[in-house]
Amino acid sequence: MAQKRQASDVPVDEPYLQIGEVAERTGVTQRTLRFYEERGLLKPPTRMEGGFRLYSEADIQRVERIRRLQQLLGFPLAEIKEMVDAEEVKLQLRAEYRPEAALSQKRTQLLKAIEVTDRQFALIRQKVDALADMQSKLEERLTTFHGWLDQIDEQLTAERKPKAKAKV
Amino acid sequence: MAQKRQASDVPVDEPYLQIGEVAERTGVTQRTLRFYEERGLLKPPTRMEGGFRLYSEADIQRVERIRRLQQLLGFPLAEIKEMVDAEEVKLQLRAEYRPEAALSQKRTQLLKAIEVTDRQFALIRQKVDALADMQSKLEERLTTFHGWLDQIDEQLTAERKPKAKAKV
DNA sequence: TCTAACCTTGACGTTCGGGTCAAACTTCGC
DNA sequence: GCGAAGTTTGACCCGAACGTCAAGGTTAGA
Repeated sequence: MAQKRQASDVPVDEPYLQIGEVAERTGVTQRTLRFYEERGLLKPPTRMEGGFRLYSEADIQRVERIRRLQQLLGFPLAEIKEMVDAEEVKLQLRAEYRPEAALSQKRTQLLKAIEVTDRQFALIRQKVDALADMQSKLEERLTTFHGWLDQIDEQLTAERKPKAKAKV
Repeated sequence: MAQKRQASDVPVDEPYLQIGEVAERTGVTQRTLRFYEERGLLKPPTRMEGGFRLYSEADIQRVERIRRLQQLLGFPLAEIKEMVDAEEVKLQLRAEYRPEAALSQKRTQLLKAIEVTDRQFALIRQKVDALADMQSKLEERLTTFHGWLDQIDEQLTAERKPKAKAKV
């Protein structure tokens, strides 16, 4: 049976989205998309004959990853780029996983991917730890505050109706 | 007995540090310290007769808080300012806690501090959650990778000594 | 009292992460 | 094959968060 392409058969990265669409769906501006391309965060997309950029769903996902990393980590784009590139290495590896090529070479690549991921992981764990620390401190503070509040409220009600013991 | 000031008696905020010292100890530049002052993140410090800025240990701590928030949250300085100011409200409240002033006024202040802290808390929790999510995903990926690695290693050793069963 | 080390303000420069035109070109629907 | 809507590149602009002189004033120690 010949190749009869179905919707579910279309590879995720079949490009068909124009830049406006992508901008709308990802919530970033067209300028930002071109800017990311300029900075190497997005690879140059395929083009129509006229030069219009054509993006794929994979590109959309990439943009979303970039934004999340940006917001969560607050790192400069250069570092974000490294991180997303590292992810790409994974996908790349996964894609090349089947073809019967040099095993030891794959091993090397895999090791590299692991190393990179390890670093990312450590980095994020650091942040999580530090943030969790702040969080617990804030929590503590909040309970303190509520304690004070209760205290004040007690005094206030006591002030309002001083029929019983005047002084505590 | 008259006030006989001892080292441990010196309030933490007795100013005696020049800007260079502070810069060195906090790891930020003098420019940055002046900049923070300009932006209201640091209150104008006391000065020597000649005009030299004199900082206190409390100021150093404040700078450190600012930097931590900056690195952890990646927010603009304006927001960081709000957050540190909110903390200051707490200290302020704590300081004014004893004098017998209008209780209901204190209550109001306290409520505000609680509100602010609540917002901070929610914000940080969001971040922690999102980051924890990323973290677990990365962890997952790592185990996958290690699985693949094992697989490859198996195949490699099998390749190296094909005396037993050639095909699995 | 002199000088090296330190500090002051002011002003201009820089990098990052885009925003905002402008002028020309493409695509698509009718 | 025309016009509206979408896209292209290029260029300039912007706020944030500082860096980097420059020209002078201050302090402390010998």
